[in-house]
Amino acid sequence: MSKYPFKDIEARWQKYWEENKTFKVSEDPAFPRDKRAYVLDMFPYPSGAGLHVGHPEGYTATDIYCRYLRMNGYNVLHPMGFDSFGLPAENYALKTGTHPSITTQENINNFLKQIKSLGFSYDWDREISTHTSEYYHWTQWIFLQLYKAGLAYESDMPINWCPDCMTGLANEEVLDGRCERCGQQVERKNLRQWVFKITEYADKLLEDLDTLDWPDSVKAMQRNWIGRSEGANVVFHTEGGDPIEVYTTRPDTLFGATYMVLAPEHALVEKITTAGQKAEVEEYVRQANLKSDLERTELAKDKTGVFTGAYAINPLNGEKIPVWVADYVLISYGHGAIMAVPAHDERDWEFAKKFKLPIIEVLSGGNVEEEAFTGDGPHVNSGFLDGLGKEEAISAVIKHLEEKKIGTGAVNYKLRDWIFSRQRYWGEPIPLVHCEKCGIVPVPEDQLPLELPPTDNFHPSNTGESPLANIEEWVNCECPECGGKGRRETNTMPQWAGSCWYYLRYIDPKNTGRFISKEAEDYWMPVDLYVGGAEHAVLHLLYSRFWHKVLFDLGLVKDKEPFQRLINQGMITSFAYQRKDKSLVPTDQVEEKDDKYIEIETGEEVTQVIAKMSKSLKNVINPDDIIRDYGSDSMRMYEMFMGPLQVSKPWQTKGLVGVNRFLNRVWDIAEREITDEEPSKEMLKVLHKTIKKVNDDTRDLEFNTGIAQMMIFINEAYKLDECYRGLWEPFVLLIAPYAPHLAEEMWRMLGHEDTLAYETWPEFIEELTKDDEKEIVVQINGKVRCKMMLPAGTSPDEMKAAAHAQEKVKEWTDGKTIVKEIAIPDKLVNIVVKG
RNA sequence: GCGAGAGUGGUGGAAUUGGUAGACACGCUGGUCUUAGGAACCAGUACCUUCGGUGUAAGGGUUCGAGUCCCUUCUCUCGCACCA
Repeated sequence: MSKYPFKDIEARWQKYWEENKTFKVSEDPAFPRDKRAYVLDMFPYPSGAGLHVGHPEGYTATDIYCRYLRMNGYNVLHPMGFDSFGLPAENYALKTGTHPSITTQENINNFLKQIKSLGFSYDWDREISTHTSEYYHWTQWIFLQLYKAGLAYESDMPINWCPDCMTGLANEEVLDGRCERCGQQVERKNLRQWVFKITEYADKLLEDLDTLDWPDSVKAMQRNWIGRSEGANVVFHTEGGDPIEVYTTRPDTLFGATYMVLAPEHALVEKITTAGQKAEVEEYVRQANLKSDLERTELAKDKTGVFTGAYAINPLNGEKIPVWVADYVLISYGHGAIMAVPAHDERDWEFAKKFKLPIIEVLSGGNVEEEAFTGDGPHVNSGFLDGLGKEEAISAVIKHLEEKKIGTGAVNYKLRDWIFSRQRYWGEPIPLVHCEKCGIVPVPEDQLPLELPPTDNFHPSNTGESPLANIEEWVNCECPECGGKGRRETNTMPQWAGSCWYYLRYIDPKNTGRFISKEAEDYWMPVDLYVGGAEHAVLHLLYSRFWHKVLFDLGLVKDKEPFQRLINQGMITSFAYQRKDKSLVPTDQVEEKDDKYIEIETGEEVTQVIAKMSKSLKNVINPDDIIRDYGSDSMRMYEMFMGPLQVSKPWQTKGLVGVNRFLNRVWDIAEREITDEEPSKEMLKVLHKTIKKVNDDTRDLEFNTGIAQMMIFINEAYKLDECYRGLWEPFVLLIAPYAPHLAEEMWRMLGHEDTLAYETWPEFIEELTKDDEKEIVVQINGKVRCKMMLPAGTSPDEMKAAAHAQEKVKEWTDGKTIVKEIAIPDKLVNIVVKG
């Protein structure tokens, strides 16, 4: 059998769809609300490396779903675009002098070619790129709305600085003390920053998670990141009268506070330190400043600290307790100071043990000499709290604190404000002007977009300012308010800015007068299904939710949440080989011999393991090669056949060959003589079972099992000599979302003139999916002993009777007492015997 | 440590949610056709020595019946991690 001519077929239909704008979509009022769907892919960053096999996975899934919806009478918005601001293009420019706009456009063109070669049904008239001024006009406009709402402020706080990327980072962009993008250790650096008050939205961001159909893991990560806790603020005073405010989730343990700790950066450290302790404290603070975040968290499990010489008074019992400085207290959380209750907090317990500080039990139930007791129990040594449990005591003590005006109930978050400015060139200019007289003045909205000035000097200035600071004619401007001397903001926006609202712009991408029209937004929003990688669980998804909520509060959009349903596609991994010492061997240095994997150089046996695709392991699959050798329909189907969409799974080119073989068989049938004769009853049954299964599985995004059912159908249809129209027309429509090029070609072979993209999805006839006879399992004591064929719907009594007529049953029940008999219609009979 | 999820043949994975474990595919074995095939087609393929028995990470429980429900343990993946 010859290979089917996928090259011709795929090129022809891609051209047809493009020329006929087959998938162009409009806000057609004829579709009722429940027949409109917005299905969105996370748009890619157009990197120089091109598409990897992970991209087509999610894109194919949504494409299949969209094609399915269209054939079921839906009006489907399915757009694609590019997240095209970002550091790699700028770093490349630094190296080569090629302007980022040039490399970016080249990369976009390459991505477009690659994406289009997979035959996705995007409405390309809605394509956007975030780096174009038509787009970032409105990114800047939205920034101004946030600014005018009082949600953006300037700050001089120390921030995370990546020396490699030469820019500040948001807290979310730092992982284990390293830059999320390049892995370089981040440093602390004092820089003027623009910051968004995302913390004002902490509660809304938390609460509304409950309304979303998202994976639990993503919701959990966001909850964890927001990190809401309830407790109390309590004010202590030093003997010298300086107030030290602390936040605690356990105000009930106040009587057990035996010392206090300030973070090394705390403003009071210098003031309260006594002369005798001064040298020691200063040295400790200096050392703490030198340590990276990584060293202060990961490596510093061993507690360190220094006594300030100062004492504070416990406001509840008047006890005098020492004040220490230690870097296990973080300046960025709460007030940067704590009351330490070693008896009931593990960290404080460790510290107290090390520095021989007193441990006073105030809640019984554990042995506080052995370890901190964090459980519940009756309070002791706690004055008016004695006898109360944890929750009651917390309420009681907060009431007491508030009455005495020495503290209040309080809520705290781990979430911190979003550091929004970047000290680089290739991003949206922040549309603000610094005026000597008027202060900070927004660029008037009618002057947007504020275009990124052309330059060939992309070097960041050493002052921590962006390269824009070097472009005199751009930086110096008139103040929009007073006409006096102004200087433009030289920071640019982070890459997240463009992706914060791109899903909105798709709705009305050509609108020059407004970011989107209300009508179009009302027609499509919210996004019904959003598919993308899990790496954006916190960053992109939290930021865009924040922007959307702000736009909602400003009355600019109608929904509180942008993405109703979210699915993370699993990563496509690859096989690699591991030596005994767990080190990995590149794929090209291993050969298979007698079912064993051998490292060629050493002759040692290695084991096959699953690993991420990486250049160093030589196990990267390039989609272009696969499409060239097997066609994009094979590529699409294989990626869906590998396993469930949501889980990670290893690429096996052998598996793809199997899918390609399947499509060749499909083609083989399509080329047979077409007959209008009625197909056999058996074949009709297989067909209708297939329609049912493929319909349900496509609807539920369980593509792997849907494909398996199509294979079952083809295995049967392959045995026939002719191509029965009655079987083939429905089948071609079923496979169309999965292998659209091949399906279009076969549809034409069946004599149809038009694209099948809007044909009616086949319906199954329930009656035809049912078997007349069912195989019934007969069990004795739960073990299968024999099987029998009975008419479907046979009554339990008749089933039991039929079972007893079986030879095997007689053998197994002979001479034994029948205790119980269970019959499940169309399934099984179980006879329980004794003796 | 905390949170989320997962452990099924040689491999990727199925199993209508408590009812025949291993669908479909890869690989492998044998065969057919070929000058040849790393092509195509057909058949077989969980394990064990036969009647039969054993099998879904391990152990226990509920049930006529457990991959599926409950308890205990182990392993792996991902995320967070001195957040007071």
